[in-house]
Amino acid sequence: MSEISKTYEPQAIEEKWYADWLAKDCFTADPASNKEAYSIAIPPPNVTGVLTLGHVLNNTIQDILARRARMLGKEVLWLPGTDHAGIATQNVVEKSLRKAGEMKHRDDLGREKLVEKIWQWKDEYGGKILKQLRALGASCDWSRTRFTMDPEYSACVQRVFVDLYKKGMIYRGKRMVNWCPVALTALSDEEVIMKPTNGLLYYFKVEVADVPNTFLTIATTRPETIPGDTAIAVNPNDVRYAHLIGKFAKRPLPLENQALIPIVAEESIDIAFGTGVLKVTPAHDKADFEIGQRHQLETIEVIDPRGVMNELAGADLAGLERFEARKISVELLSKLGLLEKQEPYQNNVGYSERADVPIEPRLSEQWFLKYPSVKESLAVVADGAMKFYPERWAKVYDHWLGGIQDWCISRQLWWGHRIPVWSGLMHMNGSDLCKILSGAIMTGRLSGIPAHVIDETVISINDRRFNYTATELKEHCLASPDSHHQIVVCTTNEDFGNIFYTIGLDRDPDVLDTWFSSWLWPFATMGWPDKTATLAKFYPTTDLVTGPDIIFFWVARMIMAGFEWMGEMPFRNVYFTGIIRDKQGRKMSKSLGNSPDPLDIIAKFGADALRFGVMRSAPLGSDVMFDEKNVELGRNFCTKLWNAARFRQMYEGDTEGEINPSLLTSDDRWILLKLDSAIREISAALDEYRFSDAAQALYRFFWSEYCDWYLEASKAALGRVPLPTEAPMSPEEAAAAYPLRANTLAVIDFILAHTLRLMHPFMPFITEELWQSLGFREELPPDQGGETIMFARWPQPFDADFIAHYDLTPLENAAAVAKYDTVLAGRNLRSTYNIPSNKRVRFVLQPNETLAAHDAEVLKILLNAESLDIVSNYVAPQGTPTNLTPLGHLFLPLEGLIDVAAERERLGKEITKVTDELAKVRTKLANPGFADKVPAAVLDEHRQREVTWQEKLAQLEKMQAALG
RNA sequence: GCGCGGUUAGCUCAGUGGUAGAGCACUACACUGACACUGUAGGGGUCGACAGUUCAAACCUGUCACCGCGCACCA
Repeated sequence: MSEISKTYEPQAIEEKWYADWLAKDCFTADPASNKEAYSIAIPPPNVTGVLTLGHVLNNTIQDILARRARMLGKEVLWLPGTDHAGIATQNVVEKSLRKAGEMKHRDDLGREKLVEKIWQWKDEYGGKILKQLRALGASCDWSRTRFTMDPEYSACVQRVFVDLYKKGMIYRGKRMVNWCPVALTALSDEEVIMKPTNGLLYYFKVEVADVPNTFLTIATTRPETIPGDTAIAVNPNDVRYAHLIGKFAKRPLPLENQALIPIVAEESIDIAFGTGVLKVTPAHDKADFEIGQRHQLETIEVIDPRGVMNELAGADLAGLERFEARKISVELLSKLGLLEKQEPYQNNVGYSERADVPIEPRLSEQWFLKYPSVKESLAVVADGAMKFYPERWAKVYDHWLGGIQDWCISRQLWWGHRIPVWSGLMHMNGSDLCKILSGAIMTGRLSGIPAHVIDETVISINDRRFNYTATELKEHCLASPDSHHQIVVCTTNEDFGNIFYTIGLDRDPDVLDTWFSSWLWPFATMGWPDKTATLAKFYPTTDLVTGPDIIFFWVARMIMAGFEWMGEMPFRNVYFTGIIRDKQGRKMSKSLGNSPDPLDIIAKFGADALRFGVMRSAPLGSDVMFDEKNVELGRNFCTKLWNAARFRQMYEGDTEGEINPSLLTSDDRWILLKLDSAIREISAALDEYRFSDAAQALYRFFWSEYCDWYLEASKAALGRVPLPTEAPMSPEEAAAAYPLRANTLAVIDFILAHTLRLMHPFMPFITEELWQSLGFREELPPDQGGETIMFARWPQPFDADFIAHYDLTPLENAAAVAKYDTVLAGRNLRSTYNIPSNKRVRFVLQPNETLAAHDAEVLKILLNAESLDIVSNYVAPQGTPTNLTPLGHLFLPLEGLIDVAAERERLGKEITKVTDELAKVRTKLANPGFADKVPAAVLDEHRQREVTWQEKLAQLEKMQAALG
């Protein structure tokens, strides 16, 4: 036991204990342990990221889960790491390079140099966020920190690509994709955000050829794409236009090429929308592309990848940015006299998630993936083998998974896992071939390989199981001369497996979508594809804690990957956090400046305060309104705990040992029973991921029950400690003066030792500090709290033996409750009569039954009474304020200060209240059918209630009459 | 358009049929020996609206309104 300082200074103890935990290797997971496994793979933050309140929420939850699992005796792996986050990271580094004047455009550096720069940047600044997590107290196994572009991890990504390719699930194709004109890359459907956008709907007419004076009016939001129109579509059931199907109309733009385009029949046209006539631009609209396919329409691309009009858009538009071109094309239509009108119109436009500009649907050659293991992934959630918290996300998951389209996995970026596909003609000798081919996918035609080389070379195709000689390979290729034919080639040499070389052939320039690597996170971080001890012990992971915003991006895909390569779900439970908002309910954002730096908050209030404050206000399933007030509350709670520990330390002696049942007071029994309830409540809440409920229960138990009632009551048993100016008492003297003191200290120690454990997952630092300084570790085995509270056993509800031994019956509980109710009644009197709370006054109790001396002393202390006289035949002066309490009549004699009018008013108020309640319960009882239909217990309870109110009313009326 | 949440005290939220709750904020009193980052007491709600079921509805059912989110989408 060491002395607890007067004030709680979180900064010093936080650093000290984190270092201590590291030194003691507390976070390192041992796969050889025979303890039950508990594991979490951290949602890897962006390697360029810095800690936000979102991370605080997410990682505090994970830390609570991990720390509690350790205390429950489990072997815990919380695996940390970072994500390379392709687009985001490349953007960040490019921006900093431009700022530093090192380049204007990425092409100035070139691919190799830029990627090198990003690596340098990553080495220098990356992973900062992991260091920040330490300030929060995160108990991650840092020895296993992973990065999604670690060589081993990259090998996993490549292996998975090859595997899917071989299964026929990855293919290359020229398709309509979501193109980001800023990032200059294709995006997946999930990276497109639909936003209601205010624009204009333009109505213009086109002339139908060969039908004199016939025009069709078309409504469009994108007139700039008119030069790319290759048809006009109408619904064949539309009587207005059916006769025109098969004829041609004159496309107004570009002016120099007003081509005739066919009028085609399309059932999908909504007759009621606009004019019922649709312009078809197969090159720049997904739906139009499909129409184009059905009618074999020409595809004319008029917008380039940057979103700038090209020559095919015509001289008037070429070189203009797409929105500028929209204005000009409207002017052109107007000049031609073809523009009928334009009206304000709101429609949903797809925006690039990253760049926040409208997506340009664009035809391009990309790699696509047919999602694997969809059936298993649906089933595992549907049948409850994997649980979502809150459960409602299961429906969202189900819905998405039920309607997914192939995933566009290629990105036109430089930072990321490069697609392991080489293509071209091969001209090289056998040994180079062997090197080049390992783990790669070859596309293109194999030819020109000198025969003598081939014959000497053994190449395997379709994994290592099938070894073909090069001759066979040649035959295989010649049998499929299609230039798009694709084969998979691996080396037979195990050493070359999945290591790739880039010499000789043209490698696909694209990289893979970041999520194509993140979806392997739960097992690729554990050494897959090797059958490691870590995987065997810790896969599947137990819990995943993440935001619902990445349920499709990450969660669903991880589940599919888990089934596809591990044959099993990647985690058993998924906890979806809410989104952190400011107190006005707005999302945290840099531009709003409403996003405080968690490290500043930690510096100001301490990590434990931040953790507790956030968790207390983060109910399962709803967003978190962040308010610094909550952190203040957490800080206050820490201070309260600190001071309660100091109070314990005022009294001499270490832990007092076993509690003696024969010396227990009703207060002792009451707080022990409250502790038992708290243990049950907190454990149940944590089992169900109701963190805020657990935090509130902790707060209530410790503050409202332990400090406000028990500690105050315990002062009766503990007595006072001599002031420094007074002569100190010897232990013998103290024991004689306060015979209950030692036992009360034992109860206090019992409560504190349990409370610190219950608090530890939420507030690791302060609980460790107090665990140590109060000496609770001293008699415990090293692995059960003797070294650190981290491994102290999680409190269990009291068992039958314990309850019997200490006679913890609800009856005993009632005795304390009666006492406290009496105190409340007395304090109420005191405040009603404006007695200053520091003024010691005399109370008189006319008791129902004999009151034990100790209980009388407790009452006296809690009432801050000068004296509490127990007088069974007390005759109060007329008008003496009194309250009916469970222990009898409590009087507050005011000796000449009696304010009869005030007392009458107070009683009047009371009587009104009681009369109301009595009327309520009588109405219910008088209700015909109530007595017949209601369960007996409820009926009894109501009758009892009626009697109680009635008695109370009679008493009050008597008291009022006594006032005269 | 389809689906999912939500609507309870000034604020943030508990409360799955039987006497409406917590924290914060507010008011009053008190710097008493663990704690003013405190203690004590108090005020404050026709539980979004309407209808139904029931002896009894914040709670169950239906309809509607408003807020938030997801999916789809008509140019």
